[in-house]
Amino acid sequence: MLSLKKYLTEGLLQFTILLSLIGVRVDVDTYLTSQLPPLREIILGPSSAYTQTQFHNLRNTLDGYGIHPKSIDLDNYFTARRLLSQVRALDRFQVPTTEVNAWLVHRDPEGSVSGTQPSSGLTLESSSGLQDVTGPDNGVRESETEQGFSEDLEDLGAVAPPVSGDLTKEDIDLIDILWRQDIDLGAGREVFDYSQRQKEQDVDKELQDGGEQDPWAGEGAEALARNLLVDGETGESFPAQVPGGEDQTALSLEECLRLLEATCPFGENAEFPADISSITEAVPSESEPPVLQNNLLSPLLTGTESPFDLEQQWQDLMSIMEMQAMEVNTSASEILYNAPPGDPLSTNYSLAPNTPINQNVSLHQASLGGCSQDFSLFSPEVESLPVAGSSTLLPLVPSNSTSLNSTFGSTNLAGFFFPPQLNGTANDTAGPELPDPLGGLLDEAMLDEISLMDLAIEEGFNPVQASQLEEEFDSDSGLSLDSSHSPSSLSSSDGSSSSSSSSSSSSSSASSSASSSFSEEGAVGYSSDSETLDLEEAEGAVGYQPEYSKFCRMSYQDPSQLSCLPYLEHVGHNHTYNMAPSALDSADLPPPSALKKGSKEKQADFLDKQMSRDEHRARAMKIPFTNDKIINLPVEEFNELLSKYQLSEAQLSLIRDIRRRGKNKMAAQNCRKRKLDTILNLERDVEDLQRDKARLLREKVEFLRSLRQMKQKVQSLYQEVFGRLRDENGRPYSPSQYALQYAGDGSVLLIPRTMADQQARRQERKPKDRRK
DNA sequence: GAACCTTGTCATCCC
DNA sequence: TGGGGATGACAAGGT
Repeated sequence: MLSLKKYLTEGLLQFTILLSLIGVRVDVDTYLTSQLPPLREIILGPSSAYTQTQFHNLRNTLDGYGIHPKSIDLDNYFTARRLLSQVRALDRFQVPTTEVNAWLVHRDPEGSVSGTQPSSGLTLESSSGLQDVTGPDNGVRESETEQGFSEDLEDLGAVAPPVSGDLTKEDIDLIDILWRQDIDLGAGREVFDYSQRQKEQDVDKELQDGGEQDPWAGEGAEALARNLLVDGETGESFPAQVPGGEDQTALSLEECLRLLEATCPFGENAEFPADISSITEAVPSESEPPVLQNNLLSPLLTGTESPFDLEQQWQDLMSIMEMQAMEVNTSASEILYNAPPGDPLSTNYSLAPNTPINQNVSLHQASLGGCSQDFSLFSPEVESLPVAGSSTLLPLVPSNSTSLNSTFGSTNLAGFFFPPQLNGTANDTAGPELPDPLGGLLDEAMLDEISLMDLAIEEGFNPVQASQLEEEFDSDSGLSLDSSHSPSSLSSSDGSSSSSSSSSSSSSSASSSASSSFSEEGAVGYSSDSETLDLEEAEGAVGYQPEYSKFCRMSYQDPSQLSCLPYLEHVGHNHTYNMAPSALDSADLPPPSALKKGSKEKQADFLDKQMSRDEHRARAMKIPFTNDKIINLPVEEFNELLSKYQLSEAQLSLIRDIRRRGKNKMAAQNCRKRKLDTILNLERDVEDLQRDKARLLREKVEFLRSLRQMKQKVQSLYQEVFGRLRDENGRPYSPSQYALQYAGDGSVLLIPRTMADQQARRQERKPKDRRK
């Protein structure tokens, strides 16, 4: 199949060249586009990758003009749709509406980039040059452009001169052989029958005459798309497209030029004739069999470059398209964009008279939607590029462009977007690869974090858990952050709410401790509860009830409540060491529930047994007031109380010790509580921070994903645009020699790679200098 | 019986 | 200067 394809291709090409040489205008595209789609597929393969998108014609196709499903316009249609979808999908990244404008570098007749010849530099800003198809009257302008297109072509010498020559016998034989080959392949002979074609063209011309009156008539547009115009001077026919369809012609011309180029033995850097007519003259001889090369088809390749694996490229492209098709929420984007009927990707192929540029790709209004200024793509530093003074930069659409810069910087987009295998073409001496501006965002550490997060999420952890996992993994604090699950910390946490006020008012603490009575403990005071006091006084107790509170885990409430807290069961410490040894000996601790059913006497006995050492001492020293009073009375009242009684020094000393120890005890409890609260608060803060961290990580992952997707889309767009760029000879630009670069004003420049490298290096130095 | 926890106590600092 | 709060350290007792 490959050889057959090659054979047929070569035959058709030879045929085309011969016909063009003898002055018969042959539009291969006519066959390829409308009449024999299979042929095009045979030659070019069923790929839209080689379909030169009619950017300026997208308006028509996207406006809903009928497209035959088998027409290769459908291919263009899908390509255009895809491009449009890509552009629209960029709104997801909040990129403000921005235009992608392609600037062509003028290539002077010598075939070298005239970067130092301002005079030859072409700025297509002129009205006669590149049309800025931005307004709603694009259609009119395109129509006008189309009207002048054939003239422009001829001004450029792009159309083969009307050489009136007869076919030699060899040519006729060759043509006949080719016909037979095509017939064998299923192509009707009438396809190549020039007279029949003329008849068809006549019919089409009639249709076209009617259509030109109203070129935008719905049905006429489709018919017009296949119409052929007859050159007024030469009588040759060439496809007349609907408004905006001139690129079809231009591409047809390009194709012919490429074929011609392929037949000519000049290399990449060979000097090109100034115009096409001279090219045709430069063809060595009509009788010389043209040498065809196999690498005609790649839009990204020049003749001298090593051929890429086209199949691989196509698969890559398709995979990107599939991914984008999955990712782009078209409905959302349509709502967001509310796209007008005008095609945002209109391309203007209009040519300026006397302009050596014969192709002009303007991704006009290629809205990289939502490119916010803080997230715009390209650095305004590109504005410093000598656009006006340098002829190497040809603005295709310099106006009406918002900034699409900043994040990407004035970067060599070829280095940015093209994979190494694309950049590193043969004989590529362009130097080191330019840095990826997004590379810093996707550095290894970030990706590690992302992978960690992704792994954790995949493993079923939520981000908080993942963060905790990560935290615990490298935690060296030794502080268990999981203490909140322990009963002690729970109780502590409950008590922490009142801890701050506990020392100021014991009664308020007690009143607020209905649900957390346990944690109120004695830290706020020694049994200041009136009930306890009454009980003590009724029973003649001399002191406070620290042991009671201790037994109840310092609760003022009914100790039986403890039984309702199962997680406190194991905290049943019985610190009875404050009791006198005698009391301890007989101390048979009943369960807390025993207090409930116990009589008052039993309770009194029990409380007596629970007395602290100080209480026992106070009782032994016959202190006439309770320890609670000793401890909790204000200094003035305490002093009054002391003054009321005649106390010995030993008694006074004991009373002061009791007061000191009691206060210190409460202080110690409050201190410990505060410690615990501090730890709990710290733990809560850590959890909050972990939550925040997880959220930020999630957002970061999202942003990075978005960035990645955006990068891929911009890369594919770059390849699309770059692959469609042609020099004045219709040859694709070599990625190793040229690169697209976004200027500060949002336009796109095609500049030599050396210059792009220099700028990239300059760009690299800037951050380094800043760091210094 | 060791390890750990809880609580009370002391010493000290500070207000 | 004394009272008292805060806190580290220690000991005792419990688990």
